[in-house]
Amino acid sequence: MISVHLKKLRERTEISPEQERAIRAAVAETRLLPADKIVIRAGEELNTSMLLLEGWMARSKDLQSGERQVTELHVAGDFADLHAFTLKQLDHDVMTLSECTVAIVPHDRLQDITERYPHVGRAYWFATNVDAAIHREMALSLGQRSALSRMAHLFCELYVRLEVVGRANRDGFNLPLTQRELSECLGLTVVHANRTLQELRRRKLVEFEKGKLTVLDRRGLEGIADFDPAYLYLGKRKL
Amino acid sequence: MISVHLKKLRERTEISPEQERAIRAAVAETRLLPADKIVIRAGEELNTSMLLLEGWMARSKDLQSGERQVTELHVAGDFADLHAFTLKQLDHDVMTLSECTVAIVPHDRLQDITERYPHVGRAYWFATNVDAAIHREMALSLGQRSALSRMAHLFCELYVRLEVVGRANRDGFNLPLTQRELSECLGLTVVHANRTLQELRRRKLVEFEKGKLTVLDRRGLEGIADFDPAYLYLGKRKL
DNA sequence: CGAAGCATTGAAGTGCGTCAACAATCGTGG
DNA sequence: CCACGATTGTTGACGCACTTCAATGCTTCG
Repeated sequence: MISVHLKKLRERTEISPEQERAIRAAVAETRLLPADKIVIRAGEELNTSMLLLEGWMARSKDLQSGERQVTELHVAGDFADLHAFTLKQLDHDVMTLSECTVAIVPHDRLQDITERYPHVGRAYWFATNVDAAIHREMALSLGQRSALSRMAHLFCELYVRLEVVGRANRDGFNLPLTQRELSECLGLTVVHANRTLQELRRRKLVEFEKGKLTVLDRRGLEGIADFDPAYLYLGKRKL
Repeated sequence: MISVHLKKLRERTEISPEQERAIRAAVAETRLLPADKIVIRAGEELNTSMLLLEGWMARSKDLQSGERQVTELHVAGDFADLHAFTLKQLDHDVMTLSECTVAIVPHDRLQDITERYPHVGRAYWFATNVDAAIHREMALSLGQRSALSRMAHLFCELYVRLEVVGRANRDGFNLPLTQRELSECLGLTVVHANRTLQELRRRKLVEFEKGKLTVLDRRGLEGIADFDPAYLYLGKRKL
């Protein structure tokens, strides 16, 4: 199961068999989490991180008044809270959106690995930096793109990220989000997210029902989104 | 001059004299950059990073249509593009907003330091993770806060970050931005940024002229902003 | 001194939010 | 297996925060 994580790592850099063994050995335990639970609350002290092996998770921040912003979605292969390795507590909640399988990785083992294999340390540092790049693209979306373009952009991003870990089909991918959750990712109200979705449907770009997103016209979607996957830093590199 | 950077590091963790020497020795050269220049373009190959010693810089992303979003402002003591150490090219531009003094740090020296002093490596990893936390707070602002609250929040954040490096006064701080640049940070048009600024003035919360921001009522500003500095991860910690 | 950038203002338009209602679906217990 | 309440999706009417366009004076600086 952890191979999905190695697949994601190896999309970006070489991981030797020895390093792979070390990474596999870092997992203390595998856990099944129910859907729709907050698994980490902002401010909690942490000494482990969670590797998402199956399912969907989200990071979110709330205003005092209750408005919620999802700052990142996580798919199989992602470390959901690798940044907790250095931060030790988070500035946001982490929640499950579906039932999830996660591997628990204690920080002392991560420290071991990163000191014994600096290359792996840089690969993980790199991974948190890609998260930051995803945040920046999101700031561009929230600040400058229209609701339609923003939603199209999110779909394009998820499509690519899922392809990397072999979780997308030729015609789309599973996306087990409610429209409320979708709206919280996009900084929209549910009502407007619904209307935006309808407009994407009307333009024959996507279908979305029962937790499945069907992409009817990927180029068209990417056009509306002004999508350029460069910020995802795909492809092999020296680290 | 590089002491401002050490001051920022030491706000969060211990740095030994030996580590300090290594960090100082990592600087290959110090450079003076003119104001309002793009110094790094998205996609450029990089093998050095820039430590900002004096002045203001910004990271920004543009849509094809020309709309610009500033994703982060940098002040003295910040590594403006430390993430380039692992990413090797950026997904955004980096520009000067004022005349800037920067120290150039080659990546091979950074690699040396991080391998010889894993603690310093984690401190720098931590620093890029705080950048990501700032991005997340910005996503919350752009997605959920009103223009007024968003502007107030930016001012609160900068106030705290400048205090850490001793660049703020009791009554405010220097902020050499035009209203256009300010609007690009906030995802607003110049016109509306201007009106929002006037509203903050009208409410006797801030003054802003000639590149100086005077904070008249800090608590009031923080209230409007729903500001909680936890996401800046201030205070000493083990790394 | 002129040109260019910057701050400001007014008037008018619109994308998205708010409120409210209802339909469809789902999960759960009886 | 059905009944039921709760959640989710959808629609309409209306309002408002922010945008757009356009004009004007103010700085700044070569």
